[in-house]
Amino acid sequence: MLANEQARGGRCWRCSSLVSVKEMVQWFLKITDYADELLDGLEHVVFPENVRLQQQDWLGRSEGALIRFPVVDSDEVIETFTTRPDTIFGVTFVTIAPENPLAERLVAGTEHEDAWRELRAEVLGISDMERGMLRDKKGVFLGKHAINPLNGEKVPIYAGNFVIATYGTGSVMAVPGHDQRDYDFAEEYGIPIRQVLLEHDGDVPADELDRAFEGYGPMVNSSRDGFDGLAGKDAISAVIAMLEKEGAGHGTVEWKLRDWGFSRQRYWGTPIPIIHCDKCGEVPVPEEDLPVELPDDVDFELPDDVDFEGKGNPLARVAAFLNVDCPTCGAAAKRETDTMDTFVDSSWYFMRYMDPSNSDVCFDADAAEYWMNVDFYCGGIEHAQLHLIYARFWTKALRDLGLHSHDEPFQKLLCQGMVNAPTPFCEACNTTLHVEHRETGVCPHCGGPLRERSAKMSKSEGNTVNPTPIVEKYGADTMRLFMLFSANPTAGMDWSDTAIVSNFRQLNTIWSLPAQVAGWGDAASPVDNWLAARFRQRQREWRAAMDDVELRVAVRISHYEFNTDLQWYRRRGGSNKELVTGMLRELAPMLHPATPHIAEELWEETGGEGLLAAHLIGEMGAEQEGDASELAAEQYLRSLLEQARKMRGLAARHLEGEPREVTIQCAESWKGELCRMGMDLREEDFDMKSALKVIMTREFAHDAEVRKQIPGVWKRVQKQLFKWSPDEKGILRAEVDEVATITAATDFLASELGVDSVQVWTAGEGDDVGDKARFAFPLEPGIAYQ
RNA sequence: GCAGGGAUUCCCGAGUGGUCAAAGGGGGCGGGCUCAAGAUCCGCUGCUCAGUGCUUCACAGGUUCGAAUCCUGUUCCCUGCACCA
Repeated sequence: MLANEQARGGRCWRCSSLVSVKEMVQWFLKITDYADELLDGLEHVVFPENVRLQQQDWLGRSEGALIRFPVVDSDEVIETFTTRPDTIFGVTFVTIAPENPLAERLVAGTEHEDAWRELRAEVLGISDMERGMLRDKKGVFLGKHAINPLNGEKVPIYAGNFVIATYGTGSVMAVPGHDQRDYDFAEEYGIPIRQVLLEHDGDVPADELDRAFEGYGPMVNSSRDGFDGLAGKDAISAVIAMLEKEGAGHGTVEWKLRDWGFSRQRYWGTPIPIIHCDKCGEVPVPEEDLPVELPDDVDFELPDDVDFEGKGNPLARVAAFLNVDCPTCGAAAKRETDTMDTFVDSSWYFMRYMDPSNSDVCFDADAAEYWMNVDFYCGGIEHAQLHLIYARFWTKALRDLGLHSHDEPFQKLLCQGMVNAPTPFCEACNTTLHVEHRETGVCPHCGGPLRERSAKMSKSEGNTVNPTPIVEKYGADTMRLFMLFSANPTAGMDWSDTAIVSNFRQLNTIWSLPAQVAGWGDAASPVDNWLAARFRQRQREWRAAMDDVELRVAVRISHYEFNTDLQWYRRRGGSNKELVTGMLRELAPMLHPATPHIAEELWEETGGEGLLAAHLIGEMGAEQEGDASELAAEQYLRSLLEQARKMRGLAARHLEGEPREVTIQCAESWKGELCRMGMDLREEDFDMKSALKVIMTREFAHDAEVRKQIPGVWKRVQKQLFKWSPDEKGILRAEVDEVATITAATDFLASELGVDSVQVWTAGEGDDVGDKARFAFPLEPGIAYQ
């Protein structure tokens, strides 16, 4: 026994066995009573859009009308549900599900009885799911006619294999002019097709239609006054009003959601607390006897004479469990042996967590009041239509029983992506199979060939990766880091562990940091301030990423970026043992969520007190005075180095031998001023075209030589306005002294660029080496090699 | 069929209008260290070039001063629902 949600492609979502249709007496939960609330509640929770859509889809609310078609020469009435009452004048036949009991009553005694029986047998032999896959529309005339209640017209009644008995009323009014499915059917059986809606205002109704028009348009050809010309909602409500006035129907709402059939014929489930008494019927187990516990002396071996098929519940063979006295009359009675779907248990476990050791009640109302609802819930997208609907329903039901006062169980939902791995797949059955079928390479259901396909890792398919060997080889921290670094939480991934070694190396590097630093000196150096500012920046970034559950980004910052920064610090001559040791101690809490073991070690090694896991992470990395300019200057140097290196490669081709000297000419101050003017003007949305006039009035423009260059430079500035990064704009705003910055780092630059000396001045203040002064632009000095 | 999500430089993958020739990782190539290997560090990895250039983000159009990013159409892939009246 499965709920509708638990069948996929005509097979059990767990074990892939074929679903077949059987009549059974079952217990249902009336989840449909909560349909409205389940839909409306989606507005009040923070769910990913696709989950919201999937739930909406599953609930499947449709507004429409119930319309009654009396059967000619009979007391029978066919009730139909439609979302398109505006097409009622186009009804040319009525279709009902073959297994609808009404069909049998109608066809009885007519010549069409045999044909109907055949169709019904065909439909019953397959599940709803497979029925959905049928493309052929088949129907049988039932030998009777129905009367269109609004115009009195007689239309034939058919049984159709595409009508679902359990949706709506199991009967459909067919409008071939405006429903493609009805159109196909009408074509097949030679039924008239009538146009009763125009596609566009003013169209002339066609004599023949080559397809159904399913949109909303003005009514036409109505057989009663007052309807032609009405369109969409107006048309629908006018028809409904008329139906209600004449007692032929009414406006109503249908749902796709069905009641939750939660009986399972299995041992493993919560017993349904009902006792069957011959005299009193179904009697609930008295509250003081709850919960009904499963017997633990169950014989799971089937007796030889029991056929396995259909006799799956071993509970039915435990006499001590089965035989009880009726709580009402005391007569001998039988206990219900069906158990609840295990989704019942997952529907409220989080509430039990709030009061786990309570032995009197499932949970204390005060505890639930205090803790509920769950602030942040993380689960797979596959639960969108199962667990997440059941749990929402259960929460509302418990609320109505007075156990707590919350409407929704989960406030914010994050769906992590699924990790996929190759799995055997049968194309013919459209089913993924357990990896054990790889050996035979043959589908156990149809015997067809299997191919491989990427599918979500799951126990049922066995395509899982056992972490133990990886943990043994690289450690649990590596495993954790690898998984976090592989993909962001909401993205899925195909499993591949080729990159795991690089994560292992990275952890080794982090591991070795304290020992490395221990060999450094105590001397402070000019880059110390930069590293400190950089670290604070990283802390802020990390914190923001964690708050947004951007775990991959967070891990990159904590486990990778810091090391990258440290390497730059070393290249720039930094070697302050005390500074960096303190920083490592601050890094440890950032490492902890992903790689707790190594974080604890680092914490202890760098003088942290107690267990790091016991510390709360507070605010971190508050920006300090001067951080921005510190970062700006260093970034300038970094990009300068990149430019200079690029230039060096080009220069080497033109020089005989390796370059020995580099001359850097920084932009004149007026160019910087021009840049700042450009930024100002842009922020003010000033018209750039007339800006040149304003510029020419500035003091620096009085110099004739400068004046000549201004138009060209201004053009460049305008282009750069869009290209500068916020950091670069910051450097320009801060009026970072390029010459001073470079001068302070000439030794560093010389060694990085492999030259003997670095000379630097503002263009115009020294020789124009290599005619490069003309290239000098703020942030991009002229560079010449000799 | 309907709904949702995709297609990025050798590979994985980030990237929602200028910060982009495009993060990060992998791989490859070169260099430092080393007797050597591993580890590690540095550089290169679209084309052109003593520099402000060119051509790229599935394909074809469009909007914009400016598009990987927005719009339209096309192709292909994935996921969910599947004759819901």
